[in-house]
Amino acid sequence: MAVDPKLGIYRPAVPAGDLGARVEAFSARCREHGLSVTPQRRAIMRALLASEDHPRAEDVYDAVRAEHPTISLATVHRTLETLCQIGEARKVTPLHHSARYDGNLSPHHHLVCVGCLRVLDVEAPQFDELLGSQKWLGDHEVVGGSVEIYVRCRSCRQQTSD
Amino acid sequence: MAVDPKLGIYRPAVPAGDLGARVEAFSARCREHGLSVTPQRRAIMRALLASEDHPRAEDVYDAVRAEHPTISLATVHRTLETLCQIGEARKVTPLHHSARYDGNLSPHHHLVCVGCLRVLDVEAPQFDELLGSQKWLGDHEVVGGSVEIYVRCRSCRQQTSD
DNA sequence: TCTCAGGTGATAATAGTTAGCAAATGGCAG
DNA sequence: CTGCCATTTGCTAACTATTATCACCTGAGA
Ligand SMILES: [Mn+2]
Ligand SMILES: [Mn+2]
Ligand SMILES: [Zn+2]
Ligand SMILES: [Zn+2]
Repeated sequence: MAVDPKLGIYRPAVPAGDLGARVEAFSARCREHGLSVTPQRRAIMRALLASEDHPRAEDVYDAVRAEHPTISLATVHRTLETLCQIGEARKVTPLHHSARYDGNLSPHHHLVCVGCLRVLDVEAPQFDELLGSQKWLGDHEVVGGSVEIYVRCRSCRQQTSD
Repeated sequence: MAVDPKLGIYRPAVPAGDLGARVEAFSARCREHGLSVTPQRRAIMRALLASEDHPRAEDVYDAVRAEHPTISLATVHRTLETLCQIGEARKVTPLHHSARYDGNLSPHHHLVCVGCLRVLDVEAPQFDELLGSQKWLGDHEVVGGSVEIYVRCRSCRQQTSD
């Protein structure tokens, strides 16, 4: 999406389709997990899915307040954590700052601009192959992995003398 | 070190040698960067190099206080950030918590236990090859990358029913 | 030895997140 | 359709990690 085509071994990670349907499917999975489907949860999930941008809790809060002016930031934090617990979102925290949340559950990795800390999705099948090629490392059970590629985006390159 | 031998495509990342000499070399590089060599900086660098454990600022603080009882936590934070700026340390922040610092500058990656959040070094030359194989991704200039492999360590596996 | 830019300790301020709790409500038994 | 109650929410205070401020101190060069 925001990434150019000539990526060599990498390729942009494309987010999935219809938003309304995705929120609906989410609601169903909430019930499967024994969680109530509340307007707040729908709204937060919708905002997360709609975002291209790995938003922080506060970003989601701002987005959701348009429709739910009385929602609290604490609820957003709580809900995002809940989403991660039930596998509806993942937490990404590049280079240490506030947590970023990702509604894109397709297997993918991230480009992180070391200047502006923007996070972009990227697929890298060769990495996935390596990551998935071993279920154990000594007595450590492998449960996942992620690759962060640090980059300087065009606009950040222009600002620094270097 | 803390990792078993049968790692397949991975191998443990071994930290370097003599501590006193490393602190001495560090002092020299401080001067090259125009930084004063203070007892606090030496002590913090020594503590970081001595640690096998990707310590938090507070951990370094605790270690250093043995010799420098009056050092302040703020100085430790400041100094660790300075070390990162001049390339004497790197900051690692897996799964979002407080920042972890790493005195091991050899190229390596990390195993992160999703249970206890312990961080272990690991080398993965095949990843490095992939990471290094492209200097540009579209109009993003690649400046680095890192792989985090999420694992469950033996002790964390025992504690959860699953 | 003198000087002072840069470094430090103490402390306050800030940002992000989590905890505690009373009020509200989703989902279900009747 | 109720009415119930375990969950969830909003509000708020607390907490943790980090950064800013500032007066004092000190490493390092003159
Ligand atoms: Mn993503
Ligand atoms: Mn390391
Ligand atoms: Zn940028
Ligand atoms: Zn563990």
